[in-house]
Amino acid sequence: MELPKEYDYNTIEEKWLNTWQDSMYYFDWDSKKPQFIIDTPPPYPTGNFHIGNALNWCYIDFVARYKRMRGFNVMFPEGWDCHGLPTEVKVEEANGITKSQVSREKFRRLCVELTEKNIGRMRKSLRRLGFSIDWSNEYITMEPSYFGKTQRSFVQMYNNGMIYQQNHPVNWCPRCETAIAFAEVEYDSRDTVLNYLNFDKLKIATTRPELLAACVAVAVNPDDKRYSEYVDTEVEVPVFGHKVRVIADKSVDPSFGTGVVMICTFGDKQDVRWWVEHNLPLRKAIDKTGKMTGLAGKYEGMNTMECKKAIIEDMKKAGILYKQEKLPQNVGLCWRCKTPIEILSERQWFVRIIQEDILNTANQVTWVPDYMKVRLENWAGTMEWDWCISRQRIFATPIPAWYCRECGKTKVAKEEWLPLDPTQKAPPEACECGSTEFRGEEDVLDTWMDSSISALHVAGWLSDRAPLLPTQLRPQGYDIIRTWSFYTILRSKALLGTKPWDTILLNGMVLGEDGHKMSKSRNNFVVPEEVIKQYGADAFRQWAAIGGTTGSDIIFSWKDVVAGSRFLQKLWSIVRFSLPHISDEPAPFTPVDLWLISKLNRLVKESTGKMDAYQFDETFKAIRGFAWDILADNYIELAKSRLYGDGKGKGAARYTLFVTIETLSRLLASFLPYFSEEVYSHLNKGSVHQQAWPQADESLIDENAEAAGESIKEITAAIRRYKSEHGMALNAPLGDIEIYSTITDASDIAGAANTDIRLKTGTPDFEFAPVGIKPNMKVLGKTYRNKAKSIAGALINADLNMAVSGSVTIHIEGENITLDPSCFTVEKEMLLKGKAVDVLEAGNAMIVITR
RNA sequence: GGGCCCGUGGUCUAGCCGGUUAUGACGUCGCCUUGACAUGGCGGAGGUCCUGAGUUCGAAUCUCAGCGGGCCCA
Repeated sequence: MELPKEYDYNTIEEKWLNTWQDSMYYFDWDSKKPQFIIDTPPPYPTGNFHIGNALNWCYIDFVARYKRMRGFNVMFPEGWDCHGLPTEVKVEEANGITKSQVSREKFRRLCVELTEKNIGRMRKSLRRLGFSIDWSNEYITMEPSYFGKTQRSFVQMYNNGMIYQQNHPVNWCPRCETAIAFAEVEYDSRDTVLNYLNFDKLKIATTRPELLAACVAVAVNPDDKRYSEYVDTEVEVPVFGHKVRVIADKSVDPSFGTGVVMICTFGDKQDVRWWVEHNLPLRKAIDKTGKMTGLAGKYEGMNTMECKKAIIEDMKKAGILYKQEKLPQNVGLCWRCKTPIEILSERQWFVRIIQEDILNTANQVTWVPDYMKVRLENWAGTMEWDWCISRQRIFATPIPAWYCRECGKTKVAKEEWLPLDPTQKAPPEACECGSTEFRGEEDVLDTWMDSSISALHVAGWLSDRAPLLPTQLRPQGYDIIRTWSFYTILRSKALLGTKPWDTILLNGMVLGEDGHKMSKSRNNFVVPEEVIKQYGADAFRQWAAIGGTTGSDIIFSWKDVVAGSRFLQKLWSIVRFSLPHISDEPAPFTPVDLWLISKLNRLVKESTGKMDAYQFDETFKAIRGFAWDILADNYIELAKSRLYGDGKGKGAARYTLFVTIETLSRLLASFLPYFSEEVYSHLNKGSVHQQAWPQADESLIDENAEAAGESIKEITAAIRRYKSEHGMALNAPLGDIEIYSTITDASDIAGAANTDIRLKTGTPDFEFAPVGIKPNMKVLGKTYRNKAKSIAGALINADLNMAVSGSVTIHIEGENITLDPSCFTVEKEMLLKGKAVDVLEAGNAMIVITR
């Protein structure tokens, strides 16, 4: 049966997609094999699997398939991180409602329905990209089977003191009307105005005059002589008239503004530090919706921008504001909606952050690349407040707690009551005070509380089995080190006292073809589906493999995808040529076969090491180089005459081709699941994805065999080049070829050259004239150190005849130094003595051609 | 302001625990339809390895400074 000339990726990829069974990739909970559990990132179900996800999943799939072939019991689960604001916003848009216009239950149901629809679409993309996902270990965080675990983790951490409730300043998004964590705050530099105010007997400068009503103190530097007399006195706040203390604090910068700073509750993080340190009172001037409170007097009800404008006008008129200047400033924004955040003090739930525990645990994990660990260390080292985990939203895991309507005491659920929604269900036991009247907690949990137990969940925590922790691998982007990595390490340590994974593998960000971050506005946006439609999944996966080093950013490039599709066509041509000739029956190898087999085993050995080190680009480049240069351009050209003929060595060539192509199909299986399967199906029964990774046979890696084969390859290449340069067809016969070399079998060369070969030893009947001496600096430098340079100089000018005889003696600094032949090379030129032949050099071989 | 990564032919990139002629891809130029492949083969041109200083017999590689780009954070 002859294969079609062109590789039709579309037909073949679809064929295998419809043939493969999910059960091929199921994790076996009772297996005796070593486990390899991958804690995969649960994507947010937006409905679109973007190219950054796809890169990440390619890496995961390369590892999963490789480890499976290496005999591991691999789990490649697929999770969905469902909860959160984006879906709430989408539901509001799609239904033309706001979340408060329908019941919590109804709103939640709408969110669940949208999420289910989106997950369905994304599952299709995942399958089409050829990922070997274990669908028996899929998890969906919005389902009770998962969020019940989130709730139980909450209860466990509450009971061991890791979670507590407190009134504390938190980052607050007035648009989303919820608290957010530091990890969710973005910064942007903007221009603002610094306003200089007459402040009783002082002058102060502030960027936030609208917070005047929340002013609780005024601070100066203790070393600032200008103001020492005012320290510990009281001043009256303009416009509002309340009295505040003047305090001294080293962190006030005397050179900024007037050197006097107003402390409000709260303008920024520094205000919080001062507020705690100096035990200042709390004045709330802004409410949860970003509106001014009653404390702001006539400005009540305005939002902060309106208030700012109004109060500046009023103070200008009253002569309080006497100067304004522009100031560049970094503003904290909500990462979702980019609204400037406020700092409000509210009763919230917090997770205790024990930096030492996190850093120690992070140190037990292998980081690939290792320098990425610094990002976690820097982040952990700068955390000032605990992790605020309560959110004032709806579509999220409910906090399983109630408040007693009689005594106000908080009641946290028992694990066996879970999962539940406290706004729907009362606790099954009375409060300590005897009351059975409760108000369910309406706050919900930060989505990271769901996803930061993914490692524990996939390992079987809180199931009938003992958890298989730590898992082996966490693959993720470096952009979420401060969130997902950080929180997962924290939670694993807090809940089970262990590291969550042995290794964390970081991937870079995918950039558009112009080198910038992909964005719709830049018009450099590419979706995986588009690439697959044009070139297929295997070509796309090659881009992911070779686009860049693991951990570095990688530019999406169509030409890499095209190059990938060309490689598939090249491989296809190799297979198409080979199949009619191939045989799995061993026969005695010729030198050229042994050369290829040695190179093949070397490739297997190298690939194994590089895959173990997660160097996908290098592995793939090595395999591609072997297939294209060594196998196609050289071996096949050399073996052709044996394969087409009927002489000695035909069987060996047939068998060598079989072994090589069969091995290649297995080496390529991780990268090109569809193509490899197609090739393997022509060679053997069963799926290539259930075969073992090839084992390098060290005894077949043979320097001598490689040198002999290399020599034959170089001679043949020289003859082909000769023909090409003389405008001859490559199969055109030559008159006569003599080869002076150490090789013993020239049959393949004769076949490739289509000319009889006479093998000779020794050197041809020509004269060689030495023309120069080239110093070997590697030897000279090591031996003679600082004299090496002058020795090299003398060597170049030394007597040529002496060099030809073997050793050279030179005079340096009154000293005679004798150099052996390892210190230099004699460069020779050949004299033809007027013969009508052409002479080629190929390595150590001389080729004499009579046309 | 702090931290991290990077700077190699026109473009992207390998090498970077020091030692022949600096790797490969894309592009470009020339030649070639040979019984797997023109989505191919053979060959060529194209490089101050960001700059400067230092260490060394020897630096793309190590050290320092500077310039430039990117990312993360304050």
